[in-house]
Amino acid sequence: MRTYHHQVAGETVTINIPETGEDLDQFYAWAQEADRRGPIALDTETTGLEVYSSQFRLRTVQFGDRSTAWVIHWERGGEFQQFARAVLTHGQRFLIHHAAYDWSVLDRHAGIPLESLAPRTRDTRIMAALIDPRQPSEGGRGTGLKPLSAHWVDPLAPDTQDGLLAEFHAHGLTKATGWAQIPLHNHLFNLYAGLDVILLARLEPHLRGELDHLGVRARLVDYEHQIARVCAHMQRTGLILDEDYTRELSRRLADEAERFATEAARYGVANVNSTRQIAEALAGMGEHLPERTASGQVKVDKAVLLQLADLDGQWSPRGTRTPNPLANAVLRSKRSGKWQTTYAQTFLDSVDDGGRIHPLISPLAARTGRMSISRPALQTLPGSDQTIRQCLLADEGHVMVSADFTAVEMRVLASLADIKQMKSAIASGNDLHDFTAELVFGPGFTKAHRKLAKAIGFGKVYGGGCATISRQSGAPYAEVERALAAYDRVYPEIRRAASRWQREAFGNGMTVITPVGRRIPLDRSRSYAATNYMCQSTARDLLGQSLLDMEAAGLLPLLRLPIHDEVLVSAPAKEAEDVARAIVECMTTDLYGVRIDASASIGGRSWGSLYGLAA
DNA sequence: CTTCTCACG
DNA sequence: ACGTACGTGAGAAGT
Repeated sequence: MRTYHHQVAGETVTINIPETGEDLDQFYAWAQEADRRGPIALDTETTGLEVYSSQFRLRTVQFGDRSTAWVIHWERGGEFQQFARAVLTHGQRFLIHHAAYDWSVLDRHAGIPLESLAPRTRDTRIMAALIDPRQPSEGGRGTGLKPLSAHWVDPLAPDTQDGLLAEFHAHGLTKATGWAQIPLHNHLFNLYAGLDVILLARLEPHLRGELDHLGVRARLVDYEHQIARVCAHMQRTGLILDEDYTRELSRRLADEAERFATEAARYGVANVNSTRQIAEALAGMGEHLPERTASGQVKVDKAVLLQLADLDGQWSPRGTRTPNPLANAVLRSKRSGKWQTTYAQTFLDSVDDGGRIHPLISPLAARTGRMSISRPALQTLPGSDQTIRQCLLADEGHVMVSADFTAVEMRVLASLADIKQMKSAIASGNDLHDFTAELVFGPGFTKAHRKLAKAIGFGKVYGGGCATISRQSGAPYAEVERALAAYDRVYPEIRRAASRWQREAFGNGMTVITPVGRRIPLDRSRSYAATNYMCQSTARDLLGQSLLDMEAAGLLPLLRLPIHDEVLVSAPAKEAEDVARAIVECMTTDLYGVRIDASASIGGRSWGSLYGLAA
């Protein structure tokens, strides 16, 4: 046995690295004893983050409590794996920081199914996100083990990630190669692997105490663990990539990007991604570029370029001026280039041996609790055009089904702000924006009126003002001003609720507290965001609850992606109608007397086939 | 590392 | 009293 000692919060802790069968017997005896006392802290060290890559290896599995850690060298195989697996299988409860990652590692590489481990896990990252959901870039502490340990456990706790990076460099390795190549017997590697579980074991009681202190309900903590488990299932399942189509598409997009880049080069733009070069070349052609970015540079974004190229939002000729050929070439080269690198090529790079893509689904990514999907970012595939979504397929013999909530954020606003007229419109099944347009503009309202009513609705949900609503909707400022005043007369409850929510947030230490008890920090300078936080966060929780209901209805194996107000599902072709009905049923509910419902579309084999179908 | 741009709900 | 669009992930350029 190799043993290290270290100081944590003024106490000496022990890190054991078993090397023989007898050492492993000691480990097993410790685990049985520790298990009787409470959850065992658990962590893994691996070769990287690409759990589904064929290069990926599990290196160590660490177990610990507040004073002792055991670093089990999984990579050595044989007994090391047997003992680790025995504890993982027989242990009652585990503490993990960011469990979704270790669940997927242990599921895929250690034969410990997600189904077995997830229900026995308490995740300190979820607890931390419920205490403060902000990312470090937004002024939050961050939900990494390092900043949390430094704050709650020991300010002197080593930065194990940074420390290891330095160790990698000392061995001629990098951040990219170090995790895979650092020798298994490396002193610092083992010390830090062990320290992480000790810090984790010490962190959890502090987080539990803080959740208690803040009055965060146990029910919410449990709900988030369920959601995390369902998201981990979706991630494990993944989506099939149409590799032949995607390869061909990637080639085509690369050609197109190249062709238009060559065109742009004729006008002196060597790099179509350089806004500075484009601005200079356009100015040289006599174009007037009055718009500036926040930092004062010439703004040359898509909207500016479309105008110069005489194209509308759908890239069709407008016939209002002579198209600028450089603007046209830059637009097309940039779009093809972005689609090629960000989507098509990323799909090909991230596909596993079984032809599937496993995006990282993060259930508590946003401050409001909204989920995010990354690597690849499947929530942001272009929807204006089906070419990218066509890369992704339903399972063999299946079709894609998607179901969207109907105007969910407006309905949440109607419910939470108790807007009388809006609630009765929803109850009677009227189209909300038609109904509003009639109240605001009278029975003779036009399509433009409906569009403005809808834009004002969004403005209310986002906390926008007259200027932005005017800019977004294209309606003249004065008209928006009048309509906004009429809107406030029709739905006076919105302003009252908005100021109440801001007042309550001030009273709760600049924290918005949603109906489920979620705490959302509110920036003093943007207190109007309180309304958006209430609506966005509650809509997220409606989606989350519907996912749990879908699991209860036996639909978990069919779920593919959550996309804010939409769920993407792969359904056996013959049962698509039944599945669609069942999904919609799970998304149909009542929020304080307001009906929340959804509508489904049944497509073909590819996600892109859903494009353009009526909901 | 920050800024800009662009994809989504 | 007034006015404020919300939330993400990703690639590239430039400092």
